[in-house]
Amino acid sequence: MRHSWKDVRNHIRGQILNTTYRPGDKLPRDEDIAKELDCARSTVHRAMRSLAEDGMIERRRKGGTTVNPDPVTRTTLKIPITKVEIESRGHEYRHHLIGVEQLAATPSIAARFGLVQTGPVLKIRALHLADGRPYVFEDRWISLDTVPEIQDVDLSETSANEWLVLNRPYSRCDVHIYANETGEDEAKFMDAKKGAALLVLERTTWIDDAPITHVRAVHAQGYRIVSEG
Amino acid sequence: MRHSWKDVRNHIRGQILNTTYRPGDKLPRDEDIAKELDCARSTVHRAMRSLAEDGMIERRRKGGTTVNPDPVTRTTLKIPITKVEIESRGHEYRHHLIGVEQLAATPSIAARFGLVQTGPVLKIRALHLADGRPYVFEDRWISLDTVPEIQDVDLSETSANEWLVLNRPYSRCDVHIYANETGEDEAKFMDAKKGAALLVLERTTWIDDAPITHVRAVHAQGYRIVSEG
DNA sequence: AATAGAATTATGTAGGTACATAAAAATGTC
DNA sequence: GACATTTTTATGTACCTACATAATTCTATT
Repeated sequence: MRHSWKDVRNHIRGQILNTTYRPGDKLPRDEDIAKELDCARSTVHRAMRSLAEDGMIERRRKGGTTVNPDPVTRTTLKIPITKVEIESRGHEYRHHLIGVEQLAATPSIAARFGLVQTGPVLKIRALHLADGRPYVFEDRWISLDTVPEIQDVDLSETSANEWLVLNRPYSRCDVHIYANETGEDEAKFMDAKKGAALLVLERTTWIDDAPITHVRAVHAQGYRIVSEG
Repeated sequence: MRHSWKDVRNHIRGQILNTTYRPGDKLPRDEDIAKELDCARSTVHRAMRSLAEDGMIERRRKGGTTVNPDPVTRTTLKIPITKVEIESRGHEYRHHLIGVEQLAATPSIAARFGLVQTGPVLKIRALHLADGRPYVFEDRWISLDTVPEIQDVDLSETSANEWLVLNRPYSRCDVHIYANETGEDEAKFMDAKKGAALLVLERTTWIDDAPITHVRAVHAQGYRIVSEG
């Protein structure tokens, strides 16, 4: 291959990293870079788009390309199905259904779903175990308006987590991450002493504007989210 | 425009979301999709690449395109400069340098940096305040081999966080997120009672293989990472 | 000077051709 | 049948042209 867009990307990135171009600086037009590097404009464009996706540069029609003046650390979190996560770490997975009940949505759940009012929800509490030890405790609300089929699923056999991800892909997802002290419930189910610091991961998913599920997943002590990028 | 790649992407995504194609299923070849939708193969290619980047499909040369059989929640975390984060929330930013000392790298820092041995490091402790209240307490180690200029910076004026991000872009970054109970130091600087659950964000950055910095940022009680995608 | 409208221009997209590459599938050899 | 080798093929890339789009910049008008 004569000129790879990856070479072009690395060239430009190198110039940004070695401060030839600094935050806020304007880069030459694609066409001029193409001429300088003796390649097609489309090749430069491909490289630039990659850098823009990484948040390293900003592009605007007519405005040209500038090095992002306000750099952010951008990293992609990958949150797998809990079962897959546990098994990929070489542990044996088990899942324990604590309770299921159908109830009317509370205002706080409706708020999470971004709606003033929602129909009935299925509230599920479950524990995911790795080699028999508590790994994640989840409190889940599923919108029965959006996912009525969940009522026919044997949730003691298949976890709601797994069934939903495989059968109800979402189009939008919100993630909140925070630290919480162990409460009564978690202490009971998680084998953690009351007051220990636990990582909580809350996710809400929608398909278009219809809410699918909201889940509050409390992770066992010592759990870390790791992301490389 | 006759056929937008976004239309193609939405068409295919729609078919995945409405389970016309389910996890593990194989999609038609780009060329056939192009023929069916009456557009160029390059347009389908553009759409497919977007879906692949979202983790919705997997593509392999000759193997074709399949709906990701093992869906993960993919979300992009944006971690801004602390000053920018605080100001964008409408608070007044202040920064307090607690201490600076130069020392030889400990084995644990060398390990974080991915090296057997490192040269001297600058160890910095600082507090970021929002409207005068503790927001982030950071413990930072900077490799003096990689960033000798940091010694000439007045760190009581400009935070190391800000100076580094603006002057030392990185090419690789590791992020760890976990919950921790408030220790002695944090309790003192953060106005948190000992034992409270705090969110900790650890980052290590490199330029090529040379370590730049490792930082352990303890966030104030109640802090949440929020990510939409 | 302020504003509205027109010309300009850098990036974005669509279409097409040709070839590269990787991996599956087919074929040949023992 | 087992293994190495060749062929086939779906995706990936490079280059090109033409046009779309969104901003900026220029110009005319008041």
